[in-house]
Amino acid sequence: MAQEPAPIMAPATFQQRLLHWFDQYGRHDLPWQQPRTAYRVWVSEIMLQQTQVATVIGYFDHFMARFPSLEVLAKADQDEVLHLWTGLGYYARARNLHRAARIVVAQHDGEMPLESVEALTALPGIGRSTAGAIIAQSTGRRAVILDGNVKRSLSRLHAVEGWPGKPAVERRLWALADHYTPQRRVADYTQAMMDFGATLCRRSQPECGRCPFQQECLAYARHETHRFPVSKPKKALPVRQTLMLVLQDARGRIWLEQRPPAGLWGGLWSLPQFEEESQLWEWLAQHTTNPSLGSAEPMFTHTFSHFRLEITPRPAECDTLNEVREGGVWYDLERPPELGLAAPVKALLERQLPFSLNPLPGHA
DNA sequence: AAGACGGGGCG
DNA sequence: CGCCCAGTCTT
Repeated sequence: MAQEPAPIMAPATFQQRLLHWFDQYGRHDLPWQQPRTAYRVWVSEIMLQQTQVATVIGYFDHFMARFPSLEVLAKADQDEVLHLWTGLGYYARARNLHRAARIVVAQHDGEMPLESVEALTALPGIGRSTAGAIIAQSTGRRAVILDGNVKRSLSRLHAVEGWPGKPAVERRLWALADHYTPQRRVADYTQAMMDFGATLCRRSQPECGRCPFQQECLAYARHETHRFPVSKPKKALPVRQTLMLVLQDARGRIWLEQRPPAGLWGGLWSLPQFEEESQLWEWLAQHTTNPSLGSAEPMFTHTFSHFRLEITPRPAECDTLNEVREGGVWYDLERPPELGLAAPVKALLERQLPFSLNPLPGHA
């Protein structure tokens, strides 16, 4: 953990090789590179924050056609700004951009405050890396960036241990980024680092065979390019438990109920669920005729993005329901209706169902 | 189906 | 410092 990877080469060597690579393989005709004004670079950097170049280009062109200058943007309605952002995601970026444009007009006489990283980061939506990119790209003054591409490249070259989201790791990466940043050709260097990470030292299947730093790269030497940057520790997912009633009628059909329209499995069809054994019993007693309950089947899990669901199937039988119930259906496995099923329910019905085709104990 | 991505905000 | 959030795209 407490590891301080020293730079693997002198800045001049790194810059020379990177810029040589950039001259041949870099991207030199991106829309925001011509003309390369602070406003255009700013808008492009905000759009690029969570979005790839290929996606951004179309949005950038439309945005510039409608809001060709900072003043026009500042005067626009937020609704219109958001409209042109539709599909890009992370709409707070658009709101911040719009708000910042108004601040620049009101407080900086309509000129982007390019004098320092601090002045830029004071604007909403502009962090340290974005500020560095704007200054380097639009003024050519030396400024350091550390976006995802740079983090990935530097993590690999130096085999930096620890997830870059950790402040200590991020500090180390900033130090490395600063170490390699040149005094001259900074705009090209900045673009080169982003292009290098995006096209050669990419997340999966990096092209190490064509890398100008293959000789020095510590991750490559260890055959561990896949391990860097170290990925975010996945938090232990909260666990919830549920009982799923697999109720068959006299004809062997399964009772399904439709979930509420919004939320988890919204609108899908699922088995009746219960937290407690007693609730399941109560449901059977209240709604079914001549019920009998089988023993619990082995629990299995279904993992969502934000929690893990432990499902215990409870097979049961009944003659019929003792009332007509809205939002439910007897599901005939022989001729399955075309319903949207929750994934684990589908798995249960397809794979695990044979268990409950056996006669249940206690039911003649 | 899961992970990546930059910045902001909170305790 | 640690943690959460927001949307789309990629793998």
